[in-house]
Amino acid sequence: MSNGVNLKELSQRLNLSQTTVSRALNGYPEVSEETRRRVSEMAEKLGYAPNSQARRLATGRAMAIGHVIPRSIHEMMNPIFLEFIAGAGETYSNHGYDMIISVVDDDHEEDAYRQISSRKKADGVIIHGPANDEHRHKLLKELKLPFVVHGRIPGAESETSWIDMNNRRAFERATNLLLDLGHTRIALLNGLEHMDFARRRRKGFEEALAARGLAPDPELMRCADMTEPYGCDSAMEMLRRDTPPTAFLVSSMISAIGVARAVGQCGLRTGKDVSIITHDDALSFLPNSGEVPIFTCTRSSVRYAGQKAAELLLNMIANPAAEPTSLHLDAELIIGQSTGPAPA
Amino acid sequence: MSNGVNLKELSQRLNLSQTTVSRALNGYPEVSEETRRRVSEMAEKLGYAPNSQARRLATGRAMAIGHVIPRSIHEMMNPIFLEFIAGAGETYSNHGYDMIISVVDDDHEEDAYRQISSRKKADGVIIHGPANDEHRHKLLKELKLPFVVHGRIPGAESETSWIDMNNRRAFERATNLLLDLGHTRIALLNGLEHMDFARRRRKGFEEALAARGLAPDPELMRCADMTEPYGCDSAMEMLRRDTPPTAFLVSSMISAIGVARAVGQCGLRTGKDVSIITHDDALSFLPNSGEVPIFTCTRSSVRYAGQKAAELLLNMIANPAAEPTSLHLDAELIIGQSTGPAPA
DNA sequence: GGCGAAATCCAAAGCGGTTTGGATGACCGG
DNA sequence: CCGGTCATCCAAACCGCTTTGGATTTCGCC
Repeated sequence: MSNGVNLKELSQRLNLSQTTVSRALNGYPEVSEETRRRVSEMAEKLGYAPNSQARRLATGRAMAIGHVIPRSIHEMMNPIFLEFIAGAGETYSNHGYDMIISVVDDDHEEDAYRQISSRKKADGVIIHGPANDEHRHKLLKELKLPFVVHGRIPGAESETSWIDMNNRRAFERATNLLLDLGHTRIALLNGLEHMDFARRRRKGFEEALAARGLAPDPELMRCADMTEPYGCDSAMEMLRRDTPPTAFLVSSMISAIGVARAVGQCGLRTGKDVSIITHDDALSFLPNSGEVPIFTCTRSSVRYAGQKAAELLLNMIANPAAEPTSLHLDAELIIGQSTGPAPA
Repeated sequence: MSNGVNLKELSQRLNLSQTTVSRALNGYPEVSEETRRRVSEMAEKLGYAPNSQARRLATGRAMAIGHVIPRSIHEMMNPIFLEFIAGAGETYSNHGYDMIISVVDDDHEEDAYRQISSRKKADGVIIHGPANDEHRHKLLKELKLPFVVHGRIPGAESETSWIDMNNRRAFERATNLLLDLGHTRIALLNGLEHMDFARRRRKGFEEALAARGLAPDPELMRCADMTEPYGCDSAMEMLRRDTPPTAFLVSSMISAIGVARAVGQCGLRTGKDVSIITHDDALSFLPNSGEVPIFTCTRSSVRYAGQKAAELLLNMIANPAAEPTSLHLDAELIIGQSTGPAPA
């Protein structure tokens, strides 16, 4: 109950050595069941819990995973990042690991990793939002700091552990759905294309078009931070063209909401006059469920990805010799209210 | 450069004692400038950084702040929480503190705090989302774990340190604005009212009405998690009444976006037929700025609150004897496109 | 009865820092 | 020239745990 007992005191109360008490509590076999019971009871009674710093020092393991987020990335990935964190956090808790998050200036990102390594702050890290010209993995390998990538690093797929959604395929399927509905003027509101995921999505879009002999219209393709106004302003501008798009493929629910707003403001109806498909990360505060979801979407739970990424990383740490492993998740294509046949 | 040097090795390379090296690096006065320089140079050269576990053990300070988030709260406060964290994280980084986040099952929240205390995982914690019948602060006092509340604990305002926005006043002012514009049927889409902030907002709303001799219509008041569909569905249902509201006061941008969607779907125009005021936490992925913001709002940066909360907490830790201090922030009332005179 | 194996338990050495309580030597005024 | 003060630096204790390398006892079995 009352806190503040340490191992020494506890062992004295029990007339046992620290060794035995430690072993009893940590489940080692060389202690009798009777003793183990006595120890557990007394520990419970005195409210003993091992000081984590001391344990970490003694074992040499930090029992913590680091997430470093440069401000810019952070701003960009905001809600998705949180959801991922929530998933990863669950896994960490279940395995007795702590999650430590460092918010750093963009130009101090490398420092942050170096510190984690040299000061032994964490046993591993997760790389968020890999870019097209990614470099963090090289640093981490040099530092011998285990890591898992959320997303993929172009050109380093086989030498790194990662978890990613099949972005290309998701957007290919979404595009095909729109094509099947008769849409030919399809706009793409993508995330920032210096990010790997956005580039893949674009590729999926373009390939689907190409397969039907269509060329993407550069005027109808944008990329930016996935905010609500981005969706609204872009859509508004496009819908006012002489030959407006009849469908939008959007990279995020938030921007899709913006698109829907623009559609409304133009006096058009979503799902009738204009179709929208969005990617849905299954963010908990932006539910897109119900009998018929508001938005037709490609859906992949980023929280789940977080859980899995954490598992991957903890495995790597427990088993350093293992080969890199990866997880490729497929998004579901879910039909909602925001799509319909292209207007005649 | 290469990492892996410890204090002992470093001191041997320098022909100095560990004491002196430690003191040199930590800025103690009893070491000559010449020596300090030599030490710094060698430390830099060998890439020495003190093992944080060892340092923590020796100093008895965890150099970390804990944030425990039960899943339910987490889901509820999602994006706001992240923004707060981002702000706090900046402050922590600047002061050499780590931020550790524990995602726990709702019924393990107390355990989490006890562990932080008994295992000395953090030097302090932040309480998120205080409820009307709050109890966490009692536990923390018992554990002698310094804490700061984001929000206020009813009845414990003077005995705890907190940072809060003036929720009551913000919603009073917002309501007055609507009343001045001639609206009398005003709907309130509040957050969950078992939370302190929501209760205060409701109070502000009701007091403003009462001051003009108006009684709130229970049919036009709701509270729930602040999701987009919540806003849309509630507004849709209300707008279909015989005597629909002409204005909405909404607790979050996300729900306000839902309201706007409903307005559109009913063939009405936001800012003309129906007015909307929302509270705007200044979330980075939901910008509501521009020359004329989309939504008229009461705005208060939750990221800023996070920074300040962290500062408060670090001060408390540095100066344990100090009295509890608090910060009361006022929201700005900003006129955007979503409000106009009540229709005749 | 004696002997090796198995079962228990323990003293002490780390882990890598910080900090206390001097030691050493230089410098200075009387 | 000498005691006293400063300025520097150091050896060793300590933080609280884990873990190595025995020591001791118990026990089965020939």
